[in-house]
Amino acid sequence: MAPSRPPARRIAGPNAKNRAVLCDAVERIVLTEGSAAVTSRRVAAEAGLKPQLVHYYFASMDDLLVAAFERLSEEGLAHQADARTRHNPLRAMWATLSDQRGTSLLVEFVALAAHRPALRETITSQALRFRRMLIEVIDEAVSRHPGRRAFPDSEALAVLLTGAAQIMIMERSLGLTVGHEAVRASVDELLDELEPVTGS
Amino acid sequence: MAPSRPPARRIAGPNAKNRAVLCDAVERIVLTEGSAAVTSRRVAAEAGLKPQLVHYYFASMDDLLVAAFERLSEEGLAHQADARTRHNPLRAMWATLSDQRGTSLLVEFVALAAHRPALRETITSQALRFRRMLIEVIDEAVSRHPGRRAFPDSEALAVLLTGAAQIMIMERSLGLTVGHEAVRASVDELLDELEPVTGS
DNA sequence: GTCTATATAATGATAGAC
DNA sequence: GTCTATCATTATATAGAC
Repeated sequence: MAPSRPPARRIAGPNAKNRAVLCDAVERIVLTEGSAAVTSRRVAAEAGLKPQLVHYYFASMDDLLVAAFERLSEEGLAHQADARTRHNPLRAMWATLSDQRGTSLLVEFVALAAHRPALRETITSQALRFRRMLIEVIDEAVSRHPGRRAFPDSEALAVLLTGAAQIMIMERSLGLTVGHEAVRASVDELLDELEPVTGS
Repeated sequence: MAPSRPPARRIAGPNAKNRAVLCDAVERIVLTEGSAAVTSRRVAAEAGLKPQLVHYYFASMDDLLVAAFERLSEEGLAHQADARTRHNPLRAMWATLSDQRGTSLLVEFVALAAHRPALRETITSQALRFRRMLIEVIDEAVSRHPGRRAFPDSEALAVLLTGAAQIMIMERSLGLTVGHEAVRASVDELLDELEPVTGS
């Protein structure tokens, strides 16, 4: 009944602490050198381990990448859940979207996913979850502020905000920032209206 | 006086037609398999050439990638110049931004640039040029339509439109389309106002 | 349970033959 | 001017020693 896959090489247990060490290393490399730089040797070096150990802790590079992304997903979920409990959930969500680290990692993992089907499903479901939550938060903010002016559709707004944050982060890494300040100002204006700061 | 770099291997002249064939191959691979799949052997196979020939036509993979991107840039520039001559330049620019092929290629080359400094400069200057032109086109459209309603800042709008188009294309490749239709509707509305269709 | 020695294949590149 | 034979290096992965 059990898949009984035959001789199969031995792999560390799921809680071995070097698994986390290797995931850390992946994150650092992805952020500093881009996803293309994530090779078994490079990861091992970054983690201070011998190259072969990568394959002891993870059966394949695919496994390592998926594990690293899943860990990120969990952090992201926790972060979102926290954001919703704040008194200014929309601003908190915008802050999350604007987080250089998280967004850069996401974009890089998306790039990896082009060649690693195993990653695609995880990424898509995580992104979908975030999108849905953002739409809800926007809806709630809009409904709390009955029509002082017409706001764009919530779904559209969610995509727009996500896209704006993402492109600004990508472009900044290239040294291109034309228009970014203006976007931040526009978004701040929108937030001031949708989720006014209650003067202390 | 001339740099006299010493023995240096011999390379094909700049107009050898296989150079174009190889650039074509790069584009196809980037689009179908992602930038990480662009290896010398893979490119050669796609071009129907022997692996070693890649290094006859281009001194290094870096050179090949830069050449491929520069060719794309020139196409892009021609396309933009054309767009500006239309009676509806803003719509034409939005169509360019929404072009799956061009945007996918750009995003993939940006990913490559993380590890290939030679690419970064080319990409940044091209993106900057496009940004500036888009801002101009928006400014012109706005000035032609004196204040029927307040429009967002032109620079902000340029970033927003670029980001929206880009994220929708990236997400579609993952199978995520929540909110996309709403964005298109919003943009269409904006375009109808800024650049009304003159009923034939 | 942890790690090392080793295999196999792929990669970018070069020197030199036609 | 065009292409081939070949290389050094790095990639991922495995079998088996401690």
